[in-house]
Amino acid sequence: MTRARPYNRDAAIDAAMTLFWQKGYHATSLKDLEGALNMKPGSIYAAFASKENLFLLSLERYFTRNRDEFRKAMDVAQTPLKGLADFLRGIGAANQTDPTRRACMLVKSLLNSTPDDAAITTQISEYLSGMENEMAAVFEKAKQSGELAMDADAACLARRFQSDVTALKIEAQRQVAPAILAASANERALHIEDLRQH
Amino acid sequence: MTRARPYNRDAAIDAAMTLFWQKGYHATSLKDLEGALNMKPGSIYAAFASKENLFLLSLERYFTRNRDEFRKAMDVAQTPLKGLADFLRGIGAANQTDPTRRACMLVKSLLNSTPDDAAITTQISEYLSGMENEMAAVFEKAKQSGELAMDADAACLARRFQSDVTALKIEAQRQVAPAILAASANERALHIEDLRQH
DNA sequence: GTGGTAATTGAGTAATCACTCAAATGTGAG
DNA sequence: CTCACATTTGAGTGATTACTCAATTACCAC
Repeated sequence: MTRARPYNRDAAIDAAMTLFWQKGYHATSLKDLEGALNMKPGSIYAAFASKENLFLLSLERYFTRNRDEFRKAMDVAQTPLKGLADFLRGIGAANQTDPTRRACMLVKSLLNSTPDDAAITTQISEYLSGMENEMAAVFEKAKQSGELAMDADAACLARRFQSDVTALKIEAQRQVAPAILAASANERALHIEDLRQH
Repeated sequence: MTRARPYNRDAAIDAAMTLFWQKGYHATSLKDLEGALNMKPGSIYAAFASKENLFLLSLERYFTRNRDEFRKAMDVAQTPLKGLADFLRGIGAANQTDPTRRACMLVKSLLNSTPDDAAITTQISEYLSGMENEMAAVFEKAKQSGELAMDADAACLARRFQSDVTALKIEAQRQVAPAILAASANERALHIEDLRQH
């Protein structure tokens, strides 16, 4: 290597992720990216090969970031079910100016992708399944610890939990009143806590 | 009038709606529309003024169609809650080849719209509120008929019901196995039926 | 220094975008 | 038939799209 990269690859992917998350894949132009990454087209293509590839890298960044945050939330929780319930409440408590108060990037991208973007659709599907597995593992842990009935269907509960997260984040994007969003989150959280074995 | 329109306005809007629903606003090009409507660009602009306006007309068509179908389903139901529950089951029973087995066009469009498309976002928000009101009215009717407890919060239940519909249709778009989709729909339907006063 | 080379540059590519308008066309009234 | 005019036509508008590449730049080993 004879010349150091003047840009920070991690920061560039973060900036791309933010932009793609806000505007969507098709509505984000190379010019938008040039501005956000502070890179000229040639550099972008040298570093990321194509707009689609940069988008896939952004999706990966979004996925791992969210998965890790979810894991961290579960780690600090008193019990699995309490962790899940509070995770929902956390989404409902997001400040109105919070940039993450937006629909899930994976869902957004899934709904936006056309049959042409098969590679993207496939990848999103894998990430969504990945999150579903994370969630199912927590329900499974709740079963092992006796918090949740042994005959509960962890996979089914995980799907429902994921759809709660999705729906909440869509409500958040709709800019519903904070009190209503928090109430909606709390109602869903109570349903999780109701699963507790007495 | 001296020359009859050779095209059918209603059919053209239907075709546009289908295309916009599939591909999204930004990813649908005038060329796509020319093909689907079998109209040349000049005719499209003479008839619909702009791509954005044609999209708004498509949204309106989608909204009224879905609202009317919802009303019809409620009309033929034995009771309000049973009608709502079966409405969810109906979504879960959609055949894999069913062209309506897709995420809600309103939600898709909401998640796809950028700050530039303020007019579109505003209109979608109104339509979503309109559907919410429709649903709230059914819960209200259930209260009046004694099927639902009088202290139930119809608006809150309506929001939850709408998020069930949204989540189900997203699952449908993800092409999950028919049995799983049906089970997911049924689980949500059972929650509605559990609201019944005994 | 100085050469070697990885990396950036940014004007430029062909293709496509939403959209326009002068000309052609079809229709009903007189 | 002929005129008046609503409507369609489709090549063409300038802007923007994703992307390229010859030239330039900056760095490190020597």
